[in-house]
Amino acid sequence: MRILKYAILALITREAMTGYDITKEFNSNDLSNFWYAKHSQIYPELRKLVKEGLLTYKIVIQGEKMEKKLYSITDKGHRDLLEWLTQDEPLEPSPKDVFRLRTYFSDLMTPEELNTHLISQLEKRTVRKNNLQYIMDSYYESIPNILTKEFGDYMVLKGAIMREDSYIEWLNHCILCITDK
Amino acid sequence: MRILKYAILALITREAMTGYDITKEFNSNDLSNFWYAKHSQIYPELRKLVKEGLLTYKIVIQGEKMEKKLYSITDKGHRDLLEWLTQDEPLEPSPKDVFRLRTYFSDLMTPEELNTHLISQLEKRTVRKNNLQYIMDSYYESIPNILTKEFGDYMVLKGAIMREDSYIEWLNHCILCITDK
DNA sequence: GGGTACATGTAACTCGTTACATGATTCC
DNA sequence: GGAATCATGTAACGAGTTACATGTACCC
Repeated sequence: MRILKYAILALITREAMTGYDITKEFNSNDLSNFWYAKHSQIYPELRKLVKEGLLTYKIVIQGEKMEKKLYSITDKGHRDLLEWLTQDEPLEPSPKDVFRLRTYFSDLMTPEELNTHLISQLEKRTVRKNNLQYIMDSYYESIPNILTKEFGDYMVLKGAIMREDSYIEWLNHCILCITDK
Repeated sequence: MRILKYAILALITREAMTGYDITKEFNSNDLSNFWYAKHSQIYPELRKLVKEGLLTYKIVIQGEKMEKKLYSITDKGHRDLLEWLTQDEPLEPSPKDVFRLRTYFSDLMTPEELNTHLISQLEKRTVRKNNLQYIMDSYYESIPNILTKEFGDYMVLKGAIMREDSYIEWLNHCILCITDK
């Protein structure tokens, strides 16, 4: 399906970037909520995209002599990206989730172990949610205008917060179930 | 991390199973909400687990002469599983989500395309949610007792419904944002 | 001079999917 | 007899991680 390909093409559409810049984007607070890749995956993909005629690059000298490759998208790359972006695909399978897998097999735990398991996850999810909420509060005083980059940023951040909220709500429900009995 | 290994060990702990049975479990309505694997991944893993001494199997004849391998867990396998189950691991990275990725780059779409994109996803998510809710309503009149297999089933089903609910709520929020402007 | 960030790559490996391949059983 | 399901496997490939490997630039 080559998702990484399209993630890279879309990032480079916004502005010319190096492989290093793309790697940083994948570790940023918005993108990492739904996609990421290591540099060891990105560099080979960039090479492949150039070979396929979807990207070009020029060498830029940083400082004295350090070479970096600044990638830009080609017309062909842009067309390919737009086609992919507006495709209507079937629903993805539900995401894998190790925590839910452990929870599913909770009949193999003691009640104390199950409780600890749920409480520990609740704490971690709360920290993650608070971090996301902090970003939301600092960057967005109101909802950005549609069709701006910021509106996309806003939507996925909002989605990430709601996802964590729902996870926390679920954990609380489970904890309540086991303490009520 | 060998998650598949532990998923298989846990399933076989409940009762002796063939590779075919395990494959069916991974396509069932509860397990597939957070883990799954194809038979082409399961059979080699079973062979590996026998080699590692965590599983054993006996050949059972079905009908006239068809051989099937019925796997059971060993003591070593059981110990290994229990240790893994109660481990407290750091939070997993947020799951990858192609729909969110497309949404993030919505500034490259027209407003109509973005709207279609959101509405289409909303419809699909609603169908999925209704299916899950139907299962919930048919199987669980009340919350099962803790430490039963059914309680694990209930918790993850409840979690899956809440996850879809939250996704739907997010989509509605986004749709509202773009129609208000 | 030293530490951190910038910058780019490769190799080995694990995980997961798609496709190929085969045969028995059960039910109509 | 035919179709759906039961049952088990392998091969090739693609996706992703960890570790190895190297060198520059910038700031203190």
